[in-house]
Amino acid sequence: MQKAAIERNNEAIAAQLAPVGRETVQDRVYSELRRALIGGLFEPSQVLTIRGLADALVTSTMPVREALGRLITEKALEALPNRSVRVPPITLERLDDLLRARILIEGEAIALAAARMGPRQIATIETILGEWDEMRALKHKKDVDREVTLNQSFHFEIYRSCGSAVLIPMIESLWLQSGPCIRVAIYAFSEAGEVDTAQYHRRIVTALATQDAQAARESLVADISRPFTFLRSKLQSAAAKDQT
Amino acid sequence: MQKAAIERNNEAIAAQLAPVGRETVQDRVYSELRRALIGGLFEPSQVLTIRGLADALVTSTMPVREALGRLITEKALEALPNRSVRVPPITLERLDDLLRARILIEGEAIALAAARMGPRQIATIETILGEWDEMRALKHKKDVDREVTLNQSFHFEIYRSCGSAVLIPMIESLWLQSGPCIRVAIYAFSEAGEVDTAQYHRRIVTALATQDAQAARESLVADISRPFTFLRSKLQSAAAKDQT
DNA sequence: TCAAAGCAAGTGTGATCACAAATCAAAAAT
DNA sequence: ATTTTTGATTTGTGATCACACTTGCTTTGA
Repeated sequence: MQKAAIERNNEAIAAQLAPVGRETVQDRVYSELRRALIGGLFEPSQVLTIRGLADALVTSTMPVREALGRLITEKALEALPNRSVRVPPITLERLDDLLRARILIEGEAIALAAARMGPRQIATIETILGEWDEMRALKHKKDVDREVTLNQSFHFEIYRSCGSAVLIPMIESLWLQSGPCIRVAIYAFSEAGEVDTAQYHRRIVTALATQDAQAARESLVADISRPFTFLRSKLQSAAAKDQT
Repeated sequence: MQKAAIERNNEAIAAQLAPVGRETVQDRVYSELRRALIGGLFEPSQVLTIRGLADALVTSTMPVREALGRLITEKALEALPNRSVRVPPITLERLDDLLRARILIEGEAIALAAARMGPRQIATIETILGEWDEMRALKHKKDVDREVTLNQSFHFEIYRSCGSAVLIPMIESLWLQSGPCIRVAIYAFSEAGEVDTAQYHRRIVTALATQDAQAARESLVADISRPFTFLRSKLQSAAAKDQT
């Protein structure tokens, strides 16, 4: 009976080969649109057409329409009565609504994470912080795309540690919804050269390193509130100017 | 120039006619599946096939597959690596995870609602409570479907008053996820004839009527925790029995 | 007798087509 | 000149088909 030998051989093969994993076209379209949304590549109120996106992504309409449908159910996009779909416009109420939800849920997530993050995870987010500093050092090129990516990595590395399979998708949905909004805020920050975000992140890291859930929550709230309050005042002044 | 006259006529017509609203087949399929999920018509771990559902709903596969995709993104269904889709199985961790998220978010929603519900809204939920009592009175037929529906109406009438367009879809997603779980709990409650749910709901109503946000939140937590703790103990005893 | 190979039915995915509704621009009427 | 109408183009929706993968059963071989 060679069964054991064959089994050993198979195991040896399995140890070398990584599972290839079939990713459907729809999944790629979905990820791509997510990335674009969170990164703020689409602007608020912009309408998207199925055929247009299909052409841009070089596929047929089928994967695109299903990806759009999924994004609509997570409120990342909006279905108009005309059956056309657009990225939701910014309003003052929506801004406040989003911020409140993010404080509630991301605050809870980081409080949970504070008790569960080991030295391993702390090291990871410190690495991300290091990359941030590096980027700031050679600031000749204000790479806002990279800034957005690093910010996202930093936060989600923390949230992943909260151990909740329910909260994380909700946070992703919230980021998807606030992505188009905060892009303009980050851009403005980067231009104005204001107090850098890294400082806020550092406070979060020290709180997490000392397992201080309360401090972590407060630091996080301060961090995510900034772009919202900035945008809020900007919107208000714009509204005031409109009225004149 | 008859422009004004025509305009007036159109307005008169518009006042009488209700907008008909075009509902797509996909929307109907989606709503139907949602209803089934929240109502617990599907049991955990059950696999669903596109063609099977299309036959059952008497449509083609197209609307079904898009509705399934949407439900998967809200975690109401689960995509297996085999590309087949099933309703998520119940585990202890998932139960705790869901309850924690529901306490967090629905608790916040009801606290917000407490400050915003007027006599009009209070009257509405009291009406629902009345229907509940009515149903309890002639209890010869334990209509668990109606019980589920009334429970849903009661809660969402409150949540709708919280004024957050962001929180409500999240709560819907949470109900979608816990629907298949709590069905078995409600069924067991209804059979055991335990302390009725209406009593918990009454406490919520009095708290809301007096605008006591804290009491409302606590009553709500007590209400939604019950089926979860019940299921939890049931699962644990089942696991203990398995081990013997 | 039992495990492995082979075959057949079933299933998800993507492409294409037909159709209805919406949008936009040019032409006609007031 | 302004408004209305008309027609062409665009767009979303649903149906159908082709293909690839999975699954379960039968058959074959040891």
